[in-house]
Amino acid sequence: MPPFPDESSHHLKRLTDGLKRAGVKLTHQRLEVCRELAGVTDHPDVEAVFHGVRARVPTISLDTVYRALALLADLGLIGRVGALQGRMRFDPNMTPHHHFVCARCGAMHDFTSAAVDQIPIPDDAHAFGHVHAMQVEIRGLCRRCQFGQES
Amino acid sequence: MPPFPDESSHHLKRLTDGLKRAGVKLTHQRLEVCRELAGVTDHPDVEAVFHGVRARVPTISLDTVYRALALLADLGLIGRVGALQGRMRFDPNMTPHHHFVCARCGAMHDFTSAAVDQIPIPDDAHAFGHVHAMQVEIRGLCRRCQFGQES
DNA sequence: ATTTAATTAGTAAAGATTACTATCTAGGAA
DNA sequence: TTCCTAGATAGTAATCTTTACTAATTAAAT
Ligand SMILES: [Mn+2]
Ligand SMILES: [Mn+2]
Ligand SMILES: [Zn+2]
Ligand SMILES: [Zn+2]
Repeated sequence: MPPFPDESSHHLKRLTDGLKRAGVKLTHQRLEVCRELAGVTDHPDVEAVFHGVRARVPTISLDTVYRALALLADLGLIGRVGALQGRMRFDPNMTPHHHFVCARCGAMHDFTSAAVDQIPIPDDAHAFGHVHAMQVEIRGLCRRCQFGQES
Repeated sequence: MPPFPDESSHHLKRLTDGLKRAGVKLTHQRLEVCRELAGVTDHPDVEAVFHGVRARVPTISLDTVYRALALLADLGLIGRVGALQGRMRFDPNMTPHHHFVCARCGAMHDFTSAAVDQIPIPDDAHAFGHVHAMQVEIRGLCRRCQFGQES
């Protein structure tokens, strides 16, 4: 056991504790999905999580991954991130942060901004309903796409 | 001819001018898709545009609507808005604004905020690539969903 | 160990988007 | 105006993504 738990096991504990607290069964499959999420720093789609978990649990089904991710998202343990092209993606990072999204390839990068976080929620927004969170999305072209790479 | 062109025809002119400027054919189908977009203030998905246009052009195909919307979005004449559930949606409103999104039903409302628009783009973001625009997304529960309406 | 309700694997179904091709047409040239 | 043709469409098929179904399995409480 390391003197300090590493970042990954911190995240894993947060996820598994959340499942226990929700009173759902902590199955082998759900545990491995959590382990996968705890070990990534990007915004994986279902397919990516499925591939990662299947390396350790070869018999897991795609549907189970869909359900595990939906459960974690519904419990607020991971975030959903709106996809501009194709598949739904998830965000294991629940600390307040914002996104840079490439309009061409869909690459998504995290960044933080105290300046943004200090802005009060506009009054207009409260009129629409109960505000849960405010997030900035910056659209642009990532470095790879900026230079004519066809990949 | 009215003394001042109404809002809708302003939008329509912007869209059709954009298509002409791009050098593509201004077909009857594309014109009607533009007309539909110009007459709407929400964030329709492909199905919604298809239904609206089909009332006037009964033989238009769904694929044509998909292609027309993709073309308009690629030309920067309308916006794409990331869907949290299911279908891709489009935003005919290209003036700078922000969104309130209901996490439950997906309802999306526009709002403007001078305070938000004045924030400089964080330096971290520039490191990821060329920034095109910055937009705020507020997640929450709309009024309908706040009170236990099952619809 | 027994029990049971929740969960899963495997597959089917549904829903959304893209691809294909014969036909048609917008827009330029004659 | 008429003719021509590259580009666009209609109708449909194919692909991709997500959800639904059911018999078998299993976490976890007793
Ligand atoms: Mn993130
Ligand atoms: Mn909008
Ligand atoms: Zn990119
Ligand atoms: Zn709602």
